[in-house]
Amino acid sequence: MARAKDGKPTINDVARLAGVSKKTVSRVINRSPLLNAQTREKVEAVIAELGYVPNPQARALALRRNFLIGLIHDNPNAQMVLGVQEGILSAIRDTEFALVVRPVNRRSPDMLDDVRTFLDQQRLFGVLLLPPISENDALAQLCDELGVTYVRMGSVRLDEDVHMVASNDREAVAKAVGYLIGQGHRRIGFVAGPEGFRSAAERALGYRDALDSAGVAIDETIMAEGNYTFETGIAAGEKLLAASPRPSAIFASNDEMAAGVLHAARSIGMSVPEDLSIIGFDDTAIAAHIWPPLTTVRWPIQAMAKAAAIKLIDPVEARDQPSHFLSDLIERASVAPL
Amino acid sequence: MARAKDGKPTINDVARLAGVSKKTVSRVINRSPLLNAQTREKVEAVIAELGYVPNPQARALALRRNFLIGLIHDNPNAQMVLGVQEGILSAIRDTEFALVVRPVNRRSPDMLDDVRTFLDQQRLFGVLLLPPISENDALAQLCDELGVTYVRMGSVRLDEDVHMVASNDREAVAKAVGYLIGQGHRRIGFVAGPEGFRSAAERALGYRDALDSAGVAIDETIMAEGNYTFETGIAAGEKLLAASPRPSAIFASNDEMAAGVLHAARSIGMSVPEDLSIIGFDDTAIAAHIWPPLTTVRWPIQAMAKAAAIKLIDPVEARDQPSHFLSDLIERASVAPL
DNA sequence: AGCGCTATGGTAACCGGTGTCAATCCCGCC
DNA sequence: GGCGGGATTGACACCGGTTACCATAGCGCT
Repeated sequence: MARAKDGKPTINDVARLAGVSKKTVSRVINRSPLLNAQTREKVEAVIAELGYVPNPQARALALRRNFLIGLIHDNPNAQMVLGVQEGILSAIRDTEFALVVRPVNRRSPDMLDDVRTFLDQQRLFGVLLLPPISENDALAQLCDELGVTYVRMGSVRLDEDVHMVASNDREAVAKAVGYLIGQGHRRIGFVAGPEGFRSAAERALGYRDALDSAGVAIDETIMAEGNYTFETGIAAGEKLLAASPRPSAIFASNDEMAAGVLHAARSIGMSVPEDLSIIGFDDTAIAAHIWPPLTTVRWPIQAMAKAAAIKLIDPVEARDQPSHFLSDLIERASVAPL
Repeated sequence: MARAKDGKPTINDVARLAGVSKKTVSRVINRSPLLNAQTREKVEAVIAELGYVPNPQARALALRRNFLIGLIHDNPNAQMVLGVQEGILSAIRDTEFALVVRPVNRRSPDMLDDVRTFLDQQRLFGVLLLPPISENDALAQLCDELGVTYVRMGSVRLDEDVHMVASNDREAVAKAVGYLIGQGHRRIGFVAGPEGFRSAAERALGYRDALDSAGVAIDETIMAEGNYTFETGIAAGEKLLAASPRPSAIFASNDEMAAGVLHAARSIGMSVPEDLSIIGFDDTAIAAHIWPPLTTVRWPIQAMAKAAAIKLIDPVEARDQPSHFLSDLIERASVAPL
């Protein structure tokens, strides 16, 4: 075997066996067009025989760029993070790119330093920022400063298109609440997401939009805030269901909280959807697996992540990638007409 | 600023400014002990001033090893995958390692080739294998062959300790079923995981162990198989609850299927836990968020992942890392005494 | 003073690729 | 037959680190 005894064959091994120079082998690898077909074939044969694969670190060094893209997130929703990972992977499959993940802690004061260290140390090709951390402008600025291209995913456009892949949460929520109104509901409670989350603010705007356009007045007694967890959903549900008159429907800003509302309703003896209609947001696993299955809003996470990854790695294809994605209302069994 | 106009400062910049050779700077970075303290301080000052960070690709090339560890998985459970990622991250935080993830498709015939390409192309330092794919011996062998160190996570020891971090599902299930027996249940149904999953087999063994040691006979009519999804859990639940006499308790091999059983019970008008006790496995988010909250078995995913990562990157610390982890029974509200 | 140590820092080669630029080959054309 | 020019190919430096090995200096010792 014509390979270094310790490991993989190198470009030199290939060159020697094929009777050409390193450079020519390099040309074959990089699909240079100015190559004699015969030479190419000969070299390719040797490559195949040896099972030669170029050393990515050496390539990265010489090219002064590597083939790693980072995913920086501090997202509590496992389903969503994994959906994003799958989306990115589908974009980089069959390329030489790989995906590096970096969960960070949003609440930590060192978060920015942490990211800076990570970026400095790894010299990534580019990074994807997931909400809620993607809403942090300082972070985007940091990437710029360090010369790392970035793409942010979010619930609303908050950067130039090249840096952004967004859903339109406001519109999606307006549609969902409009659906409740279409079912005859007028007294519709709202569970907001935590302050500081852009998605929370957008979803609240969508709620107001829908009520406004139906001519229904906002009533603060049937609005509550949670932090996207099941427990705070229960608390919010208890508050809203104690209001008088009681709402006939509740929109919760994510599925976990919707599940909490469902729980709260059940503990005071109400049936869903007979006594109360509920809509959630995100279409996470829990939505389909509770009883009754939850009507919810699904935003196309995987497609968005794929588009984001393409924007990052392929400037040509990038131009064809949309920056906006629409969400769908998934009708299940937690809503009944009034 | 004494840096290349296009980018980061290099070791040469540091050497020039500090008035020493590259080699000396390299010694400072690598904490070589044979260095004059003054020289060290001077160099460190320059490094700090310039914000110099060594180029990881160049280092990787020269050292003939890189600082990337891979996570290969095809796990349907988002919660678990993310828990593993967090665990790994806690092990590599403050090191120069980074985490590369690679979801694969277990069912694809090219799975092994896919992994081979990935490993060849990235030349990772080592990889972590998650169940169920970690149960694939061919995969472990492939890693060996390619000179990539690996650690497998699993539900039972199926490799040498250096390559393995395992929970003991058999024992954990025996404990859970024993708990049901302790509550007075004798007719206990079992929902198995899919054939081919080692975890499924182990959990089934645990079930039998518990019944055996309580002197309860196995009854195939109250055993069913699912493939770890909510839907198959429903089907299994329907089958078991149609048996006569009906079981008073059911152990499902994961939480999703337990949720399915719960669903099935409810659709025929049974209350949980009054009419039926249910125990699940994994303690995923769903377990706590359904009603009633599910009694389940929790295995320490993060701790296991952390130990696995340490085994991979630090041969010294590795020796102190356990290869076995115990699972806990998390008592919630889905079990009532008979 | 001469010797042999150890401590320290420099030089050059090398890791495995890529860019630059010049050399060579082959052809048609005058 | 000689020449211009495009198509191929190779020599060599370089990417930013590391190791191997050598040179020099400081020191205690005989």
